[in-house]
Amino acid sequence: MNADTSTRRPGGRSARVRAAVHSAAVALVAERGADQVTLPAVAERAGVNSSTLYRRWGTLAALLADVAKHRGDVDAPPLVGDLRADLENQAVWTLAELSRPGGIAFFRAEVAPDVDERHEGLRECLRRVSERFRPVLDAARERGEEPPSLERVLDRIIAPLYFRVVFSIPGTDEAYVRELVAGLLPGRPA
Amino acid sequence: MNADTSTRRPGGRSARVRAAVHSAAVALVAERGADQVTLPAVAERAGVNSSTLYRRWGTLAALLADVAKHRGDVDAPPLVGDLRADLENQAVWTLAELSRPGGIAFFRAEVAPDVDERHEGLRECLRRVSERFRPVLDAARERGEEPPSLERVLDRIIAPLYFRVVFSIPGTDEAYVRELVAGLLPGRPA
DNA sequence: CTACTAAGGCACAAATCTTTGCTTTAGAGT
DNA sequence: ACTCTAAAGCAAAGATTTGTGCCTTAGTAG
Repeated sequence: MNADTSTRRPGGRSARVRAAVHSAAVALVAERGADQVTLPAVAERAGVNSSTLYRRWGTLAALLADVAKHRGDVDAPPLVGDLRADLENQAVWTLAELSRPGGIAFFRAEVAPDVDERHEGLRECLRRVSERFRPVLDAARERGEEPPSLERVLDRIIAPLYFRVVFSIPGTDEAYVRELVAGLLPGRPA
Repeated sequence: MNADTSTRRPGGRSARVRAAVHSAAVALVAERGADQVTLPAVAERAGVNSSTLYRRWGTLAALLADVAKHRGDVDAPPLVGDLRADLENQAVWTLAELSRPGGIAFFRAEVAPDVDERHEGLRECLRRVSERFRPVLDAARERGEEPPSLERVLDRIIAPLYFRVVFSIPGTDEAYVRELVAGLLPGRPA
């Protein structure tokens, strides 16, 4: 559909509107939950005419997906060259990302788009998570270590975090992330 | 809100309407995804007047929660008295349940209800999953074994299944469930 | 500075979704 | 059978959400 809503006229109004809409969307999702948010509501909060939202994004799902796509990837922790530390860092960052108000909502947003695009959204979302961990594992392999497979990282780290955040299970914090990583790298002591 | 929509007049029409609505909801969620379903749509599919749905359930979220609440718990596999086998059975059943068309949608439905009730819905949903595994672990403990904690089962079995179903990761099948269980019960060979 | 044009605002139409008062249907009790 | 009444149907009003044509604004290029 819209290839990239951010490029066309990066200079001025367009970008401002975009920013206003994005932060309005984030705010509303955070305080009401994604299910209670509508495009007109976002438009009003952003001080923008709702026809703009319909024209630029078309649907709430598309807007949320756009927000999700452009929110991550900042503040992502750098690799330090130690498998355990890198796994912990990325996992902690991921946890923080998920825990942000509306975090899971946006995580899900890319999953939600209408049936035809769904598969695409799923893949994209999973891909983005994967791409955060793949370099860690690759780097370790370069150093001659034998890191766990990406699948294993998904099962043992990401999945539990995702699950626990979705269900608001208490005690899901940085220390817990370390436990998860430790469980995955049993041999090597901290 | 509505204590139990099933009791009042279990005899006849009420129950038929209920059944028709439930199966219409299941069908629609399965074929369009929960986000594309509305109460009027369910009403039409069920051959029921939409005002009935508004009066009995009020919102789509409430309806889906009701459906979710009354769908599971049948066909649940019995305990056979072997930790590994019981874990596998329950996990396989859970996987099947999640994989059903719209399975995750209903899983999520109990999570979705409006903000105030949300915490309640979360707890309920998690509780129901937990209650399926707790007896397995308790039974094992009775026999003098030392089963993993429920938390551990959630992290190592349920979470990966949930995650993999949500993201349609291929190869998430019965054999995979066995691997997960095996990873959790390392000492004891099959 | 001026012309060009993408993008936003406005207003109105159409489609949906929600709600509500009143009527009708059909279980349940006697 | 007859009555009582919970629950369903009907219909119309209200509220929201979507979709569109036309005009205005303000980056951008020359």
